[in-house]
Amino acid sequence: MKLEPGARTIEKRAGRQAVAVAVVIFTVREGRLSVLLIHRAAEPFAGRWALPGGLLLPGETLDQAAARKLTGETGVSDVYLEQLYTFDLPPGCGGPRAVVAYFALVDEAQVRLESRTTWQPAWYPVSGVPALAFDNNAIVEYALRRLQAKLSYSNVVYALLPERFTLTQLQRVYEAILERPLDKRNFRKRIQSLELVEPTQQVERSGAHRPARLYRFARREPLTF
Amino acid sequence: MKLEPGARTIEKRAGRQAVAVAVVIFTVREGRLSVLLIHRAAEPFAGRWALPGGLLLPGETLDQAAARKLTGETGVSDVYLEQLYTFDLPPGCGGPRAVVAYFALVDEAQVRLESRTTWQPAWYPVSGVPALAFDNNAIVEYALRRLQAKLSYSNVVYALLPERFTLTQLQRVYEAILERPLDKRNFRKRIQSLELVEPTQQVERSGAHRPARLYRFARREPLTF
DNA sequence: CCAAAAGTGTTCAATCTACACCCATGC
DNA sequence: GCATGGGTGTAGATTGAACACTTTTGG
Repeated sequence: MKLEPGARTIEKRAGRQAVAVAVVIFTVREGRLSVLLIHRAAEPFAGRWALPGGLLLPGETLDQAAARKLTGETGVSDVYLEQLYTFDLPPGCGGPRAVVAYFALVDEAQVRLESRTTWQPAWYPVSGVPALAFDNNAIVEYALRRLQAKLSYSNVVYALLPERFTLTQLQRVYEAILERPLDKRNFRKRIQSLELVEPTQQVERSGAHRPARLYRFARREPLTF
Repeated sequence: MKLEPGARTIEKRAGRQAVAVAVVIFTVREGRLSVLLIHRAAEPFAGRWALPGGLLLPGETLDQAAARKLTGETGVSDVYLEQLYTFDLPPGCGGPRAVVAYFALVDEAQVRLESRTTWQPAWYPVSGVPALAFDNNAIVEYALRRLQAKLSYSNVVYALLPERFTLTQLQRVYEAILERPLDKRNFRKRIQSLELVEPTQQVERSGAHRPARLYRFARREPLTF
């Protein structure tokens, strides 16, 4: 974290509050589900990769703190964000007592990574995440399982796609998350029977080899069935 | 909370730690799913019912704190306990910043309620829970939905039943949690196809109108499929 | 002898899975 | 003209839901 004037004061006061948040930010890049990691410059765990996170500011709720971290790293707001689980942190160091982990879904096209001088953010495919600081690898695993499970009963993937998209693009996202290929016809049948998406009048032409119908999500808010 | 010598010291030190736990303790009593509540004698919310809970002790993990609260109220240990969700607490009062909510399943036959002079614990059917202190009603609702969902893919109900039980008893527990009657034959088919239980040689005679086979759970640890 | 709970199968509908070919376009 | 990706239907297997009668015992 960059030390601006006053930052150390906040850090010191907040240290006693003993709650931190961490966010697993997912996107689909080059057909692979990827996670945003930051490279720590400061101790503890200097030189290791870690999830974006940090202490609550005074008066802030947990959700607000997670949203702030998300926006701070990616520049996007108003995307999907869900609380995952709360983990203990090792005692000592006077650091926070627990981390409340969140996961977020963002459309890569809307992301502008902050480039900091002291620590760099970068995307890693979930299947190639390096050893992380704290117990952050466990958090990523947990987030992945939750996301996979949600595909079957929720519309959360809307947050990973642009406003309009083809069914093939949608299928690619499902395949990236589930890490296995899906049958094209069965996929389209299921999606249409769930009525998650609706066709638009527009047609994709650029780069497509055959004109493709564009769809949009019937709702762009989270649905839980 | 009763103030014993030293309690105020702990409270003051722990208040800055800013994390509390709360436990929704479920049991099945008289055919109804019920929750353990305690009657608060002290401010804030004196005279209101609330979930058992409190601050972490120094060096304690979240799970340990929840287990301590559970054992303290019911006398049982080694039962099912699972983290639910972490809620914000309203600011001000210098109290904790967040509550990590848990839910627990106990067999009523093993419970010995503590009877305190300052505050009384009591069982309430989930459908008749009064207005609780803090946002505790939301926690109970959340716990109920989670428990209902878990029935279809987990064996957690083992913690609500004695070692040996009849299939009809098992069905009564499912019905109490789902709050709807189940078809006897379909229920038995599903349970047996999941291989959650195995028959024993023993037979139930007392009170039964026809001798009934006793079953036990194939595993008495949590299984998640 | 009757009330109360235990035990036991079949049918139908809905859902899921596997699977192959033609078409329009860009190059 | 050919490589690339878009689009479409059917048959078989599995799963879930509805539904009724007989047996044994205690009182």
